[in-house]
Amino acid sequence: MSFVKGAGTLTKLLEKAPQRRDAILNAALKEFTAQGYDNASTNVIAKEAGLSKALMFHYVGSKQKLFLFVYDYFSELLYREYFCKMDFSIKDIFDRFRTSYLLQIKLLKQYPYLIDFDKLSAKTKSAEINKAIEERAKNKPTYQIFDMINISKFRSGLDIEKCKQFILWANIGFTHQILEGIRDSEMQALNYESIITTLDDYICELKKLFYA
Amino acid sequence: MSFVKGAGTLTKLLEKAPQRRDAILNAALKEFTAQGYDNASTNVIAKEAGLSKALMFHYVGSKQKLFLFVYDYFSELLYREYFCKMDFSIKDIFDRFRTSYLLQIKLLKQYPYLIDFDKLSAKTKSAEINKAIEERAKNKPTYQIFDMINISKFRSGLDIEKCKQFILWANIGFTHQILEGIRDSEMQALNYESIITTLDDYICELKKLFYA
Amino acid sequence: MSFVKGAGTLTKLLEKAPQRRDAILNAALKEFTAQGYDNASTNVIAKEAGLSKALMFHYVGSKQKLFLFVYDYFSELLYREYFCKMDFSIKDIFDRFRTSYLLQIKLLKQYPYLIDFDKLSAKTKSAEINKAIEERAKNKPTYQIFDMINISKFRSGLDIEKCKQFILWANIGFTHQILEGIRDSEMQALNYESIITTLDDYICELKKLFYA
Amino acid sequence: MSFVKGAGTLTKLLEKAPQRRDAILNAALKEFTAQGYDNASTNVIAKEAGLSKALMFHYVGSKQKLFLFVYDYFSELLYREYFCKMDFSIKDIFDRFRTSYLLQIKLLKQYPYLIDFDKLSAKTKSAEINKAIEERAKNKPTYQIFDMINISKFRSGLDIEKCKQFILWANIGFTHQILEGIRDSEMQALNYESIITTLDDYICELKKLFYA
DNA sequence: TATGAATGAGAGTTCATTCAT
DNA sequence: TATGAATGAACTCTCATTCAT
Repeated sequence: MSFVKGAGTLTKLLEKAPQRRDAILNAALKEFTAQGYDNASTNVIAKEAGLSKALMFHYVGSKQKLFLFVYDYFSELLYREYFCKMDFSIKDIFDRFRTSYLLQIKLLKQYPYLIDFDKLSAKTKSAEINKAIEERAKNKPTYQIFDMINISKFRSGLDIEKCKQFILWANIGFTHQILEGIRDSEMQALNYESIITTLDDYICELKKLFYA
Repeated sequence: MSFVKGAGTLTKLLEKAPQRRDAILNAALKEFTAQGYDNASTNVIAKEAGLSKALMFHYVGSKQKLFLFVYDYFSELLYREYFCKMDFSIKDIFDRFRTSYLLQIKLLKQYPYLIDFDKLSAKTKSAEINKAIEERAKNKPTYQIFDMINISKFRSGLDIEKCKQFILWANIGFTHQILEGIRDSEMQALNYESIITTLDDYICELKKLFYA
Repeated sequence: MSFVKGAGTLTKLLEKAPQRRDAILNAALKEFTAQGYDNASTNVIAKEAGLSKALMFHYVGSKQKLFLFVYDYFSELLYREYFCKMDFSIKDIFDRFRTSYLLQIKLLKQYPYLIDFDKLSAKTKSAEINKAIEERAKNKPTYQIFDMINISKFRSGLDIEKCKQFILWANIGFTHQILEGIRDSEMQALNYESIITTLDDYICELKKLFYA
Repeated sequence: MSFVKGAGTLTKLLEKAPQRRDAILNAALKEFTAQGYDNASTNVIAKEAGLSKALMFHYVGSKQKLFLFVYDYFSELLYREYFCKMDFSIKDIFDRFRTSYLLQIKLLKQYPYLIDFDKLSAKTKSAEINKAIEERAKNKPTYQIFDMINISKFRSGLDIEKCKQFILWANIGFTHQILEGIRDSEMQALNYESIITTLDDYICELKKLFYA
């Protein structure tokens, strides 16, 4: 039972041509995240995916359906490959974040534009899209990265909730720092080892800050 | 001597009608931040500013020039009203951030859409715009918020540079939290006092974290 | 010897699958009468007929050929089942019209969309279609409903030719009145008996008008 | 107080260029009556009217608005120039029909495609158009051609209501006969006098039929 | 026989921009 | 200064039709 609804209808058309499906999905994800729904060009997507505009419309029906298809497909992918694979038996919040990063980096190797998945949720000019995205947002599983963590390690006197905020913000900041590095190297061979080394340095420092 | 270049040519046309200039600037800032350069409609801007499209083009020359004009105008405004007014005699980093927030909030009262100024730096379909924005980014004064701060208050054993990162990321996170609140309340009467109260709470907690 | 030309070539492909042929014919008649040639969608026809578009094109060659095929097929059907079955031994013009109506109603039970057959003759954007339809119109057998009727019953002093016109126009008017009734009841169970009753009332009145 | 609603908004845009407005109206009426709403091409209308598609859309907003504009404009014209000018002091039904014909012919000289005005009421694929047309149909004044006519002239024993039907159907038939003549002569100089002569012949015959 | 894949042309529509006044 | 008129190019999307299998 997935938390994603309605993604199945279009996949059938393409399930016998996964190569093509991936080409469309990647091209669409790239264009939609980069330009936003309104400004995204179906022309560009079709060209990048390597098929005619008409054939793409035969597959995906409409720009709107394509958008929601992309949204749902990667939403489900994130659910399967990220949310489900997270190991919540790890109770140390910083170790848990480390695991999270490893999973993310693995995904980004395959779907580089997935990094901007959340940009798909930006408001658009289409009321229907906005409504559909809002609907999906309701049914999304809440991000449980802080669930059941071991807070006994934290220094006494700290406001745990605010600490969680700071840790989350540090996490977001670090992610963006990585992305900048990726963009500077223009998607060329990412040095994953160096990223992990830097990550571990940051984690070490965070532990000094928050733990007794 | 301004760090902003090329903003002067268009202003001449409009310097005798500051009211109209502001109408155009505000309308353009609103549209450009909301829709992005590519998707922004000059029709909408002209209508919102209350003049004919043709006259607007007479003033601003082209969509591209208007965009860069808007970018430069508010860039300079931020320089004058924010960067220049920062009090760097305050050596406590958290107090300095507090001052920064107060200045920002004051600006947002007058130019609500200024809140999204950084969205003007998003990549566009126009290579020229992208290049011009990159150019300006190079010449921007570096954010000196950490210059000459008093690090003696920090707990011993901490890596100061990493701490600065964490503090900056917390700052960014807090800003985004404010913006979300603003968007939820749909620009209705912002409760500045409650924002400042929350800010002070966060600052208090940060001091506990970083200071001895 | 049929008065219909060119209908034979396509039938060969389909004569071994009359079921499928009828499905195509009915679907096409429905779509062409409802939407007109230009606006009719081969997609819709193929879907309604239950075969793939490509296979339908294999059978019918082109939209144009399909249209003329449909036109000729039902033209011939009308010839066989209507024109040929008219009883011209009936010399009373009004009784003859009555017979005509009974035949028509019988046909409409089987081919409901045949009611709009004449809509196929509407001008289209295709010059070729227009020409072909005009050609067929020329070769159509003239409507002999007035041939050899008994005019001795008519009141003296009447211009018989003009009377024929009036009777024909009344006939046409009555037909349209029936069709409106059909459309209002949305093709639901037609009350044929009440139609015939009304018809007989009109015929009675017409006899009073024209006969001595 | 007109029975036509909402026709005023677009006229304002064009009231200072009546020549152009008429060009658009005539081109649109021609295309819409000839091809129907769905199949009508805005390209063709703009070309026929002698302006660019973009400018036409600037004027008329959308195909839908243009259609309803055309509908309302000519609906009102018919009201003003036909319904209002009918002389209902004429109590003889056939003389009244004669007057009706004279008015119609006068209109057709100026707006030749007005002859097919009722084709605008045909069902379209657009639910909105269908609804709008139905709405307008409700508010249309009923055709009062039989109101207060002198029935004392009719032969005794006739069913007056059925007679009215026959007279109306004869009228409709005669109109279509005229139209066929017009189409055969391809809009070239219509011989109005001969039409009126024929009309008078028919009227004379009808009087013989219905009157004592 | 049967079909999904594939496409160029054209649909309605909006765009930034220029011109005449 | 100020504007309505005007347009070509681009947009999303549908169409009838062909091709490979």
